[in-house]
Amino acid sequence: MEIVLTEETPYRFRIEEREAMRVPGVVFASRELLPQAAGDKALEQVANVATLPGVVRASYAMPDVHWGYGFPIGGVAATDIDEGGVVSPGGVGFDISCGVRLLAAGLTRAELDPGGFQRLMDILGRTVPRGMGRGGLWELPGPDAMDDLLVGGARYAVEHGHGVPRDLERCEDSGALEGAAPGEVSRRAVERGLGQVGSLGSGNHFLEVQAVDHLYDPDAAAAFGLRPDQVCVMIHCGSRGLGHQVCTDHVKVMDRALHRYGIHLPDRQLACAPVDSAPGRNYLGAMAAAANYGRANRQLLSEAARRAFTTALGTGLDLVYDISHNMAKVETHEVDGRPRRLCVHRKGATRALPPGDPDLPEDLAGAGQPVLVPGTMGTASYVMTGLPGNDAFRSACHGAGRVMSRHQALRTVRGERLRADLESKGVAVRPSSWRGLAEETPEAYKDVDVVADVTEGAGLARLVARLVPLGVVKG
DNA sequence: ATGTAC
Repeated sequence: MEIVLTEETPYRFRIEEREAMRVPGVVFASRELLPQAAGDKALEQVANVATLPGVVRASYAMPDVHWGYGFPIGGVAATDIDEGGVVSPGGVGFDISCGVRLLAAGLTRAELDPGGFQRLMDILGRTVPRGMGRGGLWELPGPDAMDDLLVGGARYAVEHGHGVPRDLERCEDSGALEGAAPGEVSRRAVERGLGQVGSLGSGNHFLEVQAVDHLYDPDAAAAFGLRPDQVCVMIHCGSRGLGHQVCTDHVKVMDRALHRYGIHLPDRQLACAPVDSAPGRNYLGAMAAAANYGRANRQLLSEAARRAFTTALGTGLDLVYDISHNMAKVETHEVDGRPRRLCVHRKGATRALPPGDPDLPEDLAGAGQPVLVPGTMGTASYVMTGLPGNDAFRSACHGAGRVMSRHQALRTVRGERLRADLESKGVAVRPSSWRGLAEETPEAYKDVDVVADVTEGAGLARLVARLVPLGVVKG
């Protein structure tokens, strides 16, 4: 399908509804950020998503949108559950509950002496499990413990001594998404997950030591627990082999069941089933379980960071917030004048609740939900907050967004050279592999400063703080 | 993203 974009505002483009599309496509971006690489199918994917049964309002793309499996990464789409709306694993992604967690340390950058920082990076480099396969911080004894973790998420980790109760107040859904169905997670997925709780993985996943560089909104920042020049830790990781296996298993089931529900798709990667059907319910139960695995994973990694901070610097870390940016959630939104029960897919997009939303903890009610926007290696990251009037079902961007393939990135720079460049700019690097490092070169990504500005310009979220990297432990 | 392929 040829894609024709209409500029509605400098930050909002429209793909008119045609052929099999049931709703229009809406792309929040500046001209500069629109996917332009030859062969980039991201906008075609936005249009494809608009053909899904039960889809309402529009198929949305965030400013960091880029090509993904079936749905674009940076895509948001909601379906009406009571009108045959579907759920699609491709609308969540292979890395279910991939997300970001930000912790704030009890010291400022000025109080961080070089020797202490070196000790910190060395301990993190030694103790944070990362890379393909390999072990995790918490080897579970067996499938029964895993079932409990899949239901309890970060809460299960805290109950077993990995964290403090206050952490859960700053986790989306208090650390555990409801409706997890461990029975819908295959034996194979469980086996893959048993030894990986508390591990970064690879690709764009990382644990970064950062410092607050600028506050756009000191009041909101204070509510989040952020102050000028403060040292922070940002963790970006997901549900490892377990989430990947859950996606693989359920895509296969849905692909085979498409004809049973009379679903016709422009792309088989959009495999889906009605939310109100056995395959739909089973997937959502397995997805919630994998989401909880991802949250427990970030909880364990937070504890490793805390131990490193205590040992190296004698200070602790308070959780600012933990968000998932690969999830589907049942939410009620008003569409065409009436509240409707929707299945909101966010793939490479975060929820962005505005101030006063009932789902927010009391101490965040005035400031809104922290929206965590990691940049890429060596670049800034942003903390934003939700705004009222966000028609993309209260969603915002999730990061910089890739513009160059991994293969292409490898041709531009070698890992050894990239590390030397970053170290010379004052960013300590503890890589997992030279190749993995090179694939993550900042050149391969959109400019996160622009993505954050456009996200605000488009009215999706508002800037609160800018963070800059001091040291990165790379997955 | 992913024991980078059933």
